[in-house]
Amino acid sequence: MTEQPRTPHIPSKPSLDGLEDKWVRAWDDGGVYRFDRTRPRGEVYSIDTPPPTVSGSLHVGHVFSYTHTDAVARFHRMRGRAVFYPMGWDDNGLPTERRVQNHFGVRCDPSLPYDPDFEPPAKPDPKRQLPVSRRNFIELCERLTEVDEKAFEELWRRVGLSVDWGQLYTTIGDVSRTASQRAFLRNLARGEAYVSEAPTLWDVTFRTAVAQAELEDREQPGAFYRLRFHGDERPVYIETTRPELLPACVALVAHPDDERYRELFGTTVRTPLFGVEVPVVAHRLAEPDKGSGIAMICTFGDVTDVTWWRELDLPTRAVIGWDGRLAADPPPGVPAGPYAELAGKTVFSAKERVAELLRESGDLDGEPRKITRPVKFYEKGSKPLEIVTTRQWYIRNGGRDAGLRAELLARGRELDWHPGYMRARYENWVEGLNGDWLISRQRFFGVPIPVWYPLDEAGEPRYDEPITPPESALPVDPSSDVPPGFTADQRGRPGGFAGDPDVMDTWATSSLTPQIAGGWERDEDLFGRVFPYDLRPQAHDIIRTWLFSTVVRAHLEHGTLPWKAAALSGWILDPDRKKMSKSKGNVVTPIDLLREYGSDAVRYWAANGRPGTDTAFDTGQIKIGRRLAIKILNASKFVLGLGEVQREAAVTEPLDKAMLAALSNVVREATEAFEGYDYTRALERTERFFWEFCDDYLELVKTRAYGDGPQAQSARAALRTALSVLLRLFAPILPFVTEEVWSWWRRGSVHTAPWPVRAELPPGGDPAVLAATGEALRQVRKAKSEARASMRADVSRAVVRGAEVLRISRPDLAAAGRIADLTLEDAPADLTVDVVLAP
RNA sequence: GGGCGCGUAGCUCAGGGGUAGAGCACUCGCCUUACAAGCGAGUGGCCGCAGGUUCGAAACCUGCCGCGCCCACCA
Repeated sequence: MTEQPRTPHIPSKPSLDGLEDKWVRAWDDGGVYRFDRTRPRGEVYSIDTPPPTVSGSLHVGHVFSYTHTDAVARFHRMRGRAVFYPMGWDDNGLPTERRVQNHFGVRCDPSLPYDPDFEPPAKPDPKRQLPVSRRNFIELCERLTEVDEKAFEELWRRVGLSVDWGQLYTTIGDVSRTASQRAFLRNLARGEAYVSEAPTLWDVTFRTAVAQAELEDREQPGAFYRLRFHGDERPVYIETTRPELLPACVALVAHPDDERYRELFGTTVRTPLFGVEVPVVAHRLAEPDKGSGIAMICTFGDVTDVTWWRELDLPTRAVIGWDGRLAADPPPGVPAGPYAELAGKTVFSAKERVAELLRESGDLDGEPRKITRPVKFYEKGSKPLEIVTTRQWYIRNGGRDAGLRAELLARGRELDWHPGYMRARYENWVEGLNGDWLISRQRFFGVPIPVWYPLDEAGEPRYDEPITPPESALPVDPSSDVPPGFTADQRGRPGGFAGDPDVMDTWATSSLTPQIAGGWERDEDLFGRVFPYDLRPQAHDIIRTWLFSTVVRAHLEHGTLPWKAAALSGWILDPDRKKMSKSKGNVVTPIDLLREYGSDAVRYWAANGRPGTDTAFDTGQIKIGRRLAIKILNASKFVLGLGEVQREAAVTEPLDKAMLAALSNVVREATEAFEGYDYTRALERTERFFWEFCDDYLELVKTRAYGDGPQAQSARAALRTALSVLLRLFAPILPFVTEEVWSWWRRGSVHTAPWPVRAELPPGGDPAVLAATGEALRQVRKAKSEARASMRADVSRAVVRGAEVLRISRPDLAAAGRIADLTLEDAPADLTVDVVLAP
């Protein structure tokens, strides 16, 4: 039995101050949130917690969504489940890479050997970054993020997250690198991972390929240039926003049904400036009402170009290189003379120069027409993406395979979404995939692709015969480790080997958080108890990345969903309803809020954000939460200060039974709400009852409860029962104040006490008794208020009429209203009260 | 262009075929032995617009308007 009574110790002046420090320490010392790994899977509730990025600071948006998860975790813990609630720190990826570079003045150079004695420069020179090996870089990352992670952990503890800190992981640590590489090697062995040389979306600043999931559109100013191509019969005019790609033009394309161009299909025209012959072709994707209805196909201006190029089997004339500049030499078949003007120029200046040249040659028809249009960017990038042909690793995700796509859509339907409509976003995304998942990145910091390539006699890598390490050797770094069967001095030599230089996309690691945290292939006993998880909580904007990629990995590796349910939280918006984010500079620092209002108050505000719904930041709600927490302290002090309840005390009075019956309904509603992840509704129902409990019931029974005898005992017993239930109903949202009050009169933690059930409450109460008596009291108060009298004013006579009056608890109403002569008259009408105040 | 969500009091939002709700704000009262960081009472609404279903619609259906988000092959 968890709920053991003890002699109450009630502070004379209860306060919220200091509760966080006190209980954070007590919970830690008592291991209240420690996962019990002896419990079988059916008794476990496992949560695949999002690992926050540690390259910055947490803001109120984090507190918001993590509080939601914590409330759910606490509910299930009280329901008797062993809650597996780990925390991870995401220290893998570009944000950390940049921070380590700037902080230590180093850069990652995977070709360098590991230096175990390396110490970063005391005074980093930002202009001359010191090259270090990947392993050294990772060690520096771990050193730098350690400070942040301490701060994060402290904040999370203060927020009251019931995380088991013994289950901590990081996304660049050994465990994560091993899991990422192991999963990749298995994908490779099953043919789900493959290498391919193909046109790829490319960020010229970071000089890496990026995946479809990392794109975003941004409105950019541009201009339509109307260009004249030269035909045998007549000129052909096309409109383009990218005249600098003229040397990359391989064809013109129009819709097959377009009368204006039908006669040109199968003929050729010559490009302006360069005079290159290009065919005029037909394709259904050409849109007659765009521009002049005929477009130039370049290799490559956008993804439609790639489609046309592939489906129409056109030649390749690539001009843009990895650095975003036009190549030094013209593509095959393009005369060097005119091209020399453009070689080495950036896209921007090449555009200017081509426009000038076209103007001079008379092939620019009219002046460029300014427009704005959406352009694809890497979400972390600052320049538009280009399309560059490169060799990359892919994992199949249904983007090129209808069968796999159908399986993944079925997984989406199998998943229990909260709120349900979020599934549409998943389906939207899966149905819109236009290629497999590109996982290789041409960066230096991250989890290395764990393969080597044999070099032929000419020293060229044989990409189709990758050498893989045994799983027992993981994690490996192919840039410093030597593949099986080779020696270190064969690196880079003909007949030797070369390590794959790339690292994996950060999502290739994050998509394995269930496996990483759960001990996959590392602690199979643990994994069997937590996987598949019960819950993935996350924000709705990363359904296409984190959620989807995690589903893909689990489907491929385990043939199952990674979790039963996904709970999507909304964003925090600033008061102007803009998304709150660091880059917008509108971030509110959570630690100040927690200090000023207390953690429970901030959690209360967070819990008022419904699942999936964006919520404006509002200190008003926080203040209400603080008021609620203080009210809980005071009401509890009153209830527990009323004196002893005899062991055999029974709840006998109809008003007391009515209150408990109403509470019983609240227990049902709150429980059902929490089962559906609707912590907001659970809180709202509990809170509404609690205020009525304070305002009406407490006032009505106060006088009786102060007295002696069975009626007083009934009131005290009912009050204590209600308090016990209410504290437990509030505990998931307000863990500090509920634990404080619980400690006044109970042993153990409220957070491991059993969630209230209706069977605890006596049957047979009629909630209408409380409703009618409360309504009558309100009307008495109204009369006093209108008379501008004190609530203590004596009433010499009151007559209550109405349909429900016989349910009214007469002595309680008389005492609470200070009514000397109270008459109840049954009448078929709404309840009214005539009040005569004493002179 | 496709999809999803949202339009209810000044603000933030609940409700979801049967009398229009809460908190905040505002107004007026009250030192009341749990709480003045409190308590009591009150003012305030074409429930986005237009049709339809129904005895009855804020709710259900259709269309439209507005806002937000997600997605899209945006020359």
